[in-house]
Amino acid sequence: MMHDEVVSRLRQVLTEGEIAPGARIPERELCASFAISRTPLREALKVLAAEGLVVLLPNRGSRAAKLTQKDVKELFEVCEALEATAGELACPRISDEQLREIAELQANMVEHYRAQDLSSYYRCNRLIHEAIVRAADNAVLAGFYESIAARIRRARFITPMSPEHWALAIQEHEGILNALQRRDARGLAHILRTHLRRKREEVVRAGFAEGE
Amino acid sequence: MMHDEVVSRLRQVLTEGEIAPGARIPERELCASFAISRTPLREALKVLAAEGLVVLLPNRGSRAAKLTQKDVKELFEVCEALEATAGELACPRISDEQLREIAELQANMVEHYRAQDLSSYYRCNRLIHEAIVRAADNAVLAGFYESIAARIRRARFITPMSPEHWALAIQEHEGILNALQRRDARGLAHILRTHLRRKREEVVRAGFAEGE
DNA sequence: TCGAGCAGTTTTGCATTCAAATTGCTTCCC
DNA sequence: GGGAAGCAATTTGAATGCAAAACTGCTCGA
Repeated sequence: MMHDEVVSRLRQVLTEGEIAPGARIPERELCASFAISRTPLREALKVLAAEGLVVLLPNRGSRAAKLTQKDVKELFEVCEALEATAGELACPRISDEQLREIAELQANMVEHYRAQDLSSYYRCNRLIHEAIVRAADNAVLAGFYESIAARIRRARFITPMSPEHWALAIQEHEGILNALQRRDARGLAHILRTHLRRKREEVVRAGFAEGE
Repeated sequence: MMHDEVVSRLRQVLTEGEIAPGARIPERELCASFAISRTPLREALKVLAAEGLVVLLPNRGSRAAKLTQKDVKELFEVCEALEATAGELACPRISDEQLREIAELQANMVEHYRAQDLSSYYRCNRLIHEAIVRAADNAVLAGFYESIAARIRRARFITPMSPEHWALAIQEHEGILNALQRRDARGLAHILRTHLRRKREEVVRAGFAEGE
């Protein structure tokens, strides 16, 4: 298995998998499950520690990072800036093909909303935001976005969504698609900021901070 | 030597030291010079590869990353967004002490400008920008900024500066300090963007892209 | 009964080792 | 003489080994 593959599998385990924030990361088990030795696993742990997903306690192993309230605030602040920038850059750069793809995702997402299928809704939502970032055609931006998104994913997707907020989010997403289609960079940036700020308030209000 | 220390020493070697972009990274030598074995060095290399400072060629070792024109463009785009955000966040958060510190750095910088001491000027310049980012009091933002700054440092500081540009930069810096003192978030963000965009144009015009 | 102290075990971090891949040199053939 | 083939030496990537630190569970004393 290649180095990058270890990193992304480990990232997946941490963000979507079984290891809860704050929990000890079982080196030996993961080595067995990935069928690698400790050396490459530990290399991946250092990379994810630099990303903020893992905390390394000297001589006491590594743990899945917990988000404090301050972390949530900081991550959302930066995420807001990155998404707004992505939107601004995407407007002049997005291809018709990419626009169509997003429109389709949007339609699917609305379907899932109608069916009240939260997890499919979230999947579409995530794909739309990622597609916008991809349309910005900036690898550095995309890398930072991915790193931030990985860290807030749990908070973002575990926070329960009120019916009102959900309806509003759908509405905002229509605005997002609309602005993209009109290539209205400023408008899009503004909606994306609002959209994310609302989500952030919801997450903060839910008191979602895993500790410390 | 601690893990983080290895990473930062290696980063320093790559950004300020002797290893030129595109050059092979001499694992053995660095091990000797840091007095560590290959394992911790390689861990640091993976971390810096994730940051973009190092490229890993499978089975063919690692090299100091070269900046392409596209890299420069992407890095400046994101840096602009981050600095503008830092400025906006710093305005309501900056302490009088921090303001005083920046004002002093600014005065020093002007001195160095008068003396046409480029390297001291650059040092002050860097410290001012770092101080603004610090005043934003956002560790995630600061981390990203550091990572980007490390990658463009060479391009930024090697590009020759015309007298006109230098004078303009000084002027802009006065605007920056002024906006900070007036806590004018929007104004500061705007100046920072302009300031950076000008620098970017200079760097791009100088054709500074190291290859590929 | 509870806590301090200690021995055994586990875990961590790093050095070393080992196999596979790459590089460069030599040789051989045309 | 030029170029390809083959072999040795180096380098890489990962597994293993080892010393030091931390944890566990036990004993002993109050």
